[in-house]
Amino acid sequence: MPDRRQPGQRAGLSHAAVLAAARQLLAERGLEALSMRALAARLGVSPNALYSHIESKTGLVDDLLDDTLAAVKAPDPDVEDPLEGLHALMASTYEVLLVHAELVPAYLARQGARGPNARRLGEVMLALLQRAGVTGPDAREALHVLIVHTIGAAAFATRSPLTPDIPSRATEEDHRAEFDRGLQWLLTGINAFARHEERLPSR
Amino acid sequence: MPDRRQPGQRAGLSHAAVLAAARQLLAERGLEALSMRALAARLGVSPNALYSHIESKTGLVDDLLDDTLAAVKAPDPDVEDPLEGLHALMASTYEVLLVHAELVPAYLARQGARGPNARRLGEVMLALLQRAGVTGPDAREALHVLIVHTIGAAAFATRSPLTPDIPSRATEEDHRAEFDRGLQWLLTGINAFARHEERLPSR
DNA sequence: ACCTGAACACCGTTCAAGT
DNA sequence: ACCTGAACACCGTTCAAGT
Repeated sequence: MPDRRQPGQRAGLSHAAVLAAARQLLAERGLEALSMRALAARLGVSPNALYSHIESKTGLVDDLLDDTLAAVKAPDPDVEDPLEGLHALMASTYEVLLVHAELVPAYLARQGARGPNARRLGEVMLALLQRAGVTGPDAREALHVLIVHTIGAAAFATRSPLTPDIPSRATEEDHRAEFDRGLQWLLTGINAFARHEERLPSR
Repeated sequence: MPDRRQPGQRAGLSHAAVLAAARQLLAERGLEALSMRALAARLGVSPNALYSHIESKTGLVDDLLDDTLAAVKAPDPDVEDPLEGLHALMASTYEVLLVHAELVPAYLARQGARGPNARRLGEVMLALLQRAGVTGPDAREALHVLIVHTIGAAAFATRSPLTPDIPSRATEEDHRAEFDRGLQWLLTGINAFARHEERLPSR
């Protein structure tokens, strides 16, 4: 996408245009290659021009992170078995993270996304946990633990450019099985404790 | 520690001296401040002099990472209840990570340490898992899931310099409780599945 | 409001040369 | 073997100025 403007003509950037170009650059050359200067070059502007549309590089990455979560399929909190719903939600998150594997190191560094999409998924998770008998402080704990497991498993499954030297014979299926297994362990444990507390309501 | 050499005199660096200075810099000013140039300045040498003693910055951080794990208290694999032993080992790892909180982002980026200390802890974990009835591929899965949970929980508990803008009312005790709870959930789930498979040996 | 040129204050790493 | 000077090829961000 070369720059076809005459000298002096406006570039006509926008927040959305910068984000789209960043995603393209990310997909083609990875997180390492996503620099303000490379992004500006791709858009045909000088590096500092980007600061008319984004606050900082960190802000840009945060927006990219939350945007990615828009693709996660959240189950209807009402109709399904809540534990199966949780499994499906986390599995969809895991899959979306793997599709955008170049972003996983950024998720780690930022400890997850924190935009509107992340908030929406968090609310669905809390609703499902409540229906599974996990309430109060336990729910927040379970939420965090499930998120940590999902992002962590995605990071393990990702040959990140930060760690090109780690040998591994594991296939994508192995990693997926490992993620599912861990998720099952967690949900089993969460459920066992929730049912135990039902019998001891005053404790 | 100012540099007290006459011009032309050798600096007398070593791998160990570079590592020690790096740890000091890290403790005083955090991971962001750990640059080759700042490290060289502290040691009174030019930046490129460091490359006579370390392979790269990544290698230096890896050595730092594994060194830190030397402080983890591994239980004797034979004497204890294996599930309690696993809990104790992961808890000790969590505590050591929090003491060196500046390193946690590096653990995330490198997906854990991979030196001799990490290997030693991994072997103890596998032995304990085996005694808890988790063997074969399940054991590797459980190992990874437990490590992901521990490093992830430590990252959540760490106000990293990478994410200074995230507000949180949670105290250190809250995070510790969350880590312990998640660990209990995991071990409960792992144990439940292991006992289930005992009854179905051919499946 | 949007963009440029120039600069500030940095990075990790390599290479030829000196002792 | 160990270290220096100089350089290469980069970073994110700010500031004054132009349209």
